[in-house]
Order: sequence, then C-alpha cells, then structure tokens
Amino acid sequence: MPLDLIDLVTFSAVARCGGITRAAEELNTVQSNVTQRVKALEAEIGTALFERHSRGMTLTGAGRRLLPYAQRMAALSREALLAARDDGEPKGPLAIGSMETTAAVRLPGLLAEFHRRFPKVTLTLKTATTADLVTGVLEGTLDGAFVAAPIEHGDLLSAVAFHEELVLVSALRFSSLTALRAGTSGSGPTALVFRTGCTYRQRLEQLLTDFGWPSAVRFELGTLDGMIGCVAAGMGVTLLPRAVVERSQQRDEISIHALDTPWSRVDTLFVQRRSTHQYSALTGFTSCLTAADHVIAA
Amino acid sequence: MPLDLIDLVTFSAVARCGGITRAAEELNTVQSNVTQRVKALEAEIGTALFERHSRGMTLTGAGRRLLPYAQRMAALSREALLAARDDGEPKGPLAIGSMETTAAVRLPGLLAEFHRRFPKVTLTLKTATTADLVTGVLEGTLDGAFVAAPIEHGDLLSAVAFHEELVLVSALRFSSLTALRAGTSGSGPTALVFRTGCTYRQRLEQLLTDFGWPSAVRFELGTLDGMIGCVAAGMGVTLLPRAVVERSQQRDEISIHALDTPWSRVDTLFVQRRSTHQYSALTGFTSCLTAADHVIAA
DNA sequence: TGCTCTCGTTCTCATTTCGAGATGTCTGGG
DNA sequence: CCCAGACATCTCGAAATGAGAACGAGAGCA
Repeated sequence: MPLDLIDLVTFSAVARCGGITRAAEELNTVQSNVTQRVKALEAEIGTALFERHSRGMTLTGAGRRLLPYAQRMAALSREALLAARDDGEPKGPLAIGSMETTAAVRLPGLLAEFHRRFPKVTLTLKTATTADLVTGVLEGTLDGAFVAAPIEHGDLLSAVAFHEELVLVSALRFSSLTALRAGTSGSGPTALVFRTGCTYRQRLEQLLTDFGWPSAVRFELGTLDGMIGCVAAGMGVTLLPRAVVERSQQRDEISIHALDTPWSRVDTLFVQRRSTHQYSALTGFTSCLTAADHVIAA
Repeated sequence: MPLDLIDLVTFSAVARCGGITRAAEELNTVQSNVTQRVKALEAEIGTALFERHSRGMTLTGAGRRLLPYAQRMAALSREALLAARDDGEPKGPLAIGSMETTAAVRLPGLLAEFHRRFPKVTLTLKTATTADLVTGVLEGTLDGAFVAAPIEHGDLLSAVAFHEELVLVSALRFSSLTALRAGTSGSGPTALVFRTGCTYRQRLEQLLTDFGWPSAVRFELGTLDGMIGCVAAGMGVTLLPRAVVERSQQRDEISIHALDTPWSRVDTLFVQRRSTHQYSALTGFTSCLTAADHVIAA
C-alpha cells in the first residue's frame, strides 16, 4: 500500500537526468526496467508524472509535486539506515566534501588526525564547487562539506572551520600590484578561474571589475596545480587563499599580492544537514574540527 | 538498495503492538509474513531490531533509533501520494477528527456546508479524545482535528475554531449550584466523565476539587447521550459545553449551572500537520471553517 | 523523401520474492 | 506433564522483478 521507495528513487533519477536512458545508466540497470518502474509509479498514483517528448521526459505538475517527497524519503532512508546501525561508536562510511583549495592545505593534517582517532570510519573525500557541495549535503550524498561563506539555509547547520585570506597571484616578474596594473594591457590580464559555482571565482570577477578590467579574458581550469602552473608561466592571474599559494611547490615562481579590500577575508564553513539523529562518525569528525589548532589557522 | 517501506511499516506495527501475532492481525496478514519482513529488515540493517522473549518482542536500541524514521517515512509516503494526486481541486479522501461534543453541535452544519461546496471530497469523521486526536494528526492518520485548547507542538498548525462555555449539568431538581452543594453528601456527587484523555474531564476533576469534593465518585461513559441521560436520571453531574446541553433532547430534564471561574471558557482548536504541501481538500475545509458564522459561535 | 540516430515502449523469459498455510520449537503456567 | 501462546521455519503457487531483444515514434539531415 505505501509507495515503493525503489520506484521513487528511480523517478528522482529520471527527473534529474531528464530521460530514462540516462537514468538507467546512473542506476546501473537497463532502460526497460526504468520504464517499468516509472509506469508502475504512475499507475499507483493514477496520474502521469512525465510528459514524453522525443528528446526525453519532463515533469508534469504531479511530478513536480511528487519530486520533493521522493528526495526527502530517499534521504530519510539513508539516514534511517545509519541511525539504526549507529551504536555511538564512530565507524562506517563518512562522505565529506570540500573545495579544492581547502582540501589542498587544510585537510591533510585534519584527516590524518581523524583517522588516527577513529580508524573504523571509512572516509571518502569529494572535491567540488561550493554550489555543488551544498546540493550534495542537502540531497544526502554528502554527510558534510567545507564550503565558502556565506551559506544560509534552514536545513543546514554551519560552523566556521577556517579563516582564509585571498591573495592575487601573478607571474614572478610583477613585483607589486601597481607593477601588475602597469604591466598589463588596457583590457586587463587573463583571469584563471575554476568552473562556475566556485565562490573564489566570483570574488575574482568582482576584483577585476573594481580594477577597471571588467572584460578581462577568462581561462577555465580544473585543478589547483594547473592553475598555479599557468600563473607561473605568465598566462594570467588568479585569486587563491594565501595558505594555498604559500605552500605551493611553485612558490618561488610566482608573486603574491595582498589585497586591502574587506572581502579578501573569507570564512570556510563546515556545513551539515539538520537531522534528528546524531551520526557518530560525523560527530567524531566535527569534534576533530573543533580541536583547537586546526580551526584557527590563519 | 533503499529500505523497503513495506518492511518499515511492518516494523512499526510490530513495535506498536509489541508482538508479531498482534501486528499480523492489524496488517491483515499472517504471522509468518510479518516474521519474514522483520527478519529481512534486520538482515538489511545488520542488527537485531527486537529482543525476542516469550511474551512478545521489545525494541532494541537500534530499533528505537529506527522507529521514528519508519513513522516519518510512512507519513511522508501518504502525503506524497496526496500531493501528487492533488491538482488543486478539493477531492478525494479527507479524514477529520473531533471531540464528541464538538461533533454533536458544531459540525453538522459545517459538514453540510462543506459537502455542498466540495462534493467530490469523501469526508470521514472520527470522534475521540483530544489526546488521541493529536496523536492521529501527528501520525498522519487524520488530516486535521478539532481538539480542546491548549495544544502546543512544533509540528502542528492550530487555529481557534469555536469558543465554548463549560457548564455544570445536574438533575432537574437542583435548581442552582447552591442547591446542588447543599443537596449532596459530604463526599460530593458522582461525576460522569468521558474516558481518559478528554480535556473536559480534567476540568471537571479540577472543579470538584475546588468545590471540596476531591474524592467524588467517577463514573465513566462513552457517549454524550448516555451521559446526559444519566444526569437526567439523577446519577450525578457532568461538565459540558453550554451549546451541547442546550440543544440536547433532554434539555427539559436537567439543570444547567453557569460557572464563574475563568477556565469555564475553553477554545476548540482546529489542528493540522505542518507540511510542505497544501492538500486542497484540507484547504477547502479550513476555508469553510473561517467562513464567519461558524467560527464565532458562542 | 528516405535514412539514421535517439529514445521510450512492449514483449518474453528466467529468477527472485512474496504471501498464505502448515508445521516446528521454545517458554511459562496449570 | 501437557497445554497455550508466541515466534521461527518450511513449502508451494502466484506475482513481481530485472535483463535482453524487438518494436515504434520523432527529429535531424542529405
């Protein structure tokens, strides 16, 4: 009599992927089964959930109303499993997300400490943009994540984990900000940025606008090392936390320029879902976080 | 991969009933199936959820942690079904609960009006005590209920539906409160009360204590008519809303005594679950409620 | 117009799961 | 010592599930 959770999860996947074929791949099954599950769900509910058109499926009104329930129930199911298995001792899987920059300089020590204290926890780390991480935490695919402030969401708990100072990074030959401004053409330097969704990217855009380089060229990169390497090679400038740049292997090949705007200071938050149950592994992780020396790293 | 909702519902039933045999009856199935579902769930989770002893089953720690999730997911499933089917036009089932007294005098007109405006809604009415009604609303078996104030609960929305004046009802021969006090023995009259959980009953207890009849005999009845009949027959006194008594068929055979304590005034609230989706049938019902003349019935 | 690619649906079939009833086992009480 | 209550186990037929193959409809293109 109750709705089948497998059907609901399938339905969510189809809604997210926009088509049965793609959803089938994601779910590691064949199309026909996905079709079946969706049809079963539609039969149970008595209404069409998707409009079929030649390029995939889009949600109907009923589908849109159902989707948030499907997602919440799937999240609850995961949480229920953890809660039931959790006897108070941190163990089992723990999925943490992080911005690339935080992962590079803040987490190695923290993760080592965590593993020392709670060896039974299998921690997986996923790096992504702040926007994707927040989505992941809300959807339940991540237990917690390090993201750039500010984040405001009723379903999220957040705490400041680190303070970062953003600095402008350029090739070594620009010894100061003024040298940089003088040494670049009117349209400004090339800006090396992460993919959309990265908060630091937005700050860099803002900075370039303030400098009078609103139309500066963007060059999109995926990795931190790649970015610093390109800067060292003189391809352009970028904006990164000071701690990241100073510990870079290519420290000697680049110039660091402090900024005196107030927003060069940015907090890294640790966010987690508000939920009824305290997941021990996650509690253990946050207890490592608040263990002094990590938190107040400048 | 996700937990099976049928298993969770079965699990909830076993937890509530305290045994597989009773749960099987409630679920309209046989014991063996319930055993299977519970074992399947325990296998999936990897922990025992019940302690088996000769007189039934009791929850283990893991079971206690799981139970609230199981209940919430079951409630979400019901709500999801309604939300998906609900296209904005009030129709389908609507389960309303009410105190017996409210049902007797306040609801007949309201329900008639509601049915006239929204004939496609199949309304079912259940009368019970305030305590049971609140539980029903929280569990999702009722969409809304008329209960006695005060109710404070974070998951409930409430609005004043009616104002009631509680009056003491006695046999006809006691023409006034003083006559009643004089005409009864030192230990006080027999108090005719509803079953435990009824708010009016608590008020009556309070009243008798104030009158100096703390040990007055209680006589428990199930129906309103039965209660008034017994009062008319001189078996004792009771406390009821004035509107109920005045419209009683046995109005001429009883005496009504107004009370001048402040708590003789009591509000009847309409409570419903806070939920993401606005269920049209319920919205239609509350719109009838707020349609003036019903609300401010003295 | 005809070809082809993409995508969803339908059909079939082996496998698994489920539900009902009957039977087995354990415990406590008369 | 046997019985009653309660849960576990076994078996069997029905139903659901998942994988694969074939089918059909529409879009883009020559």
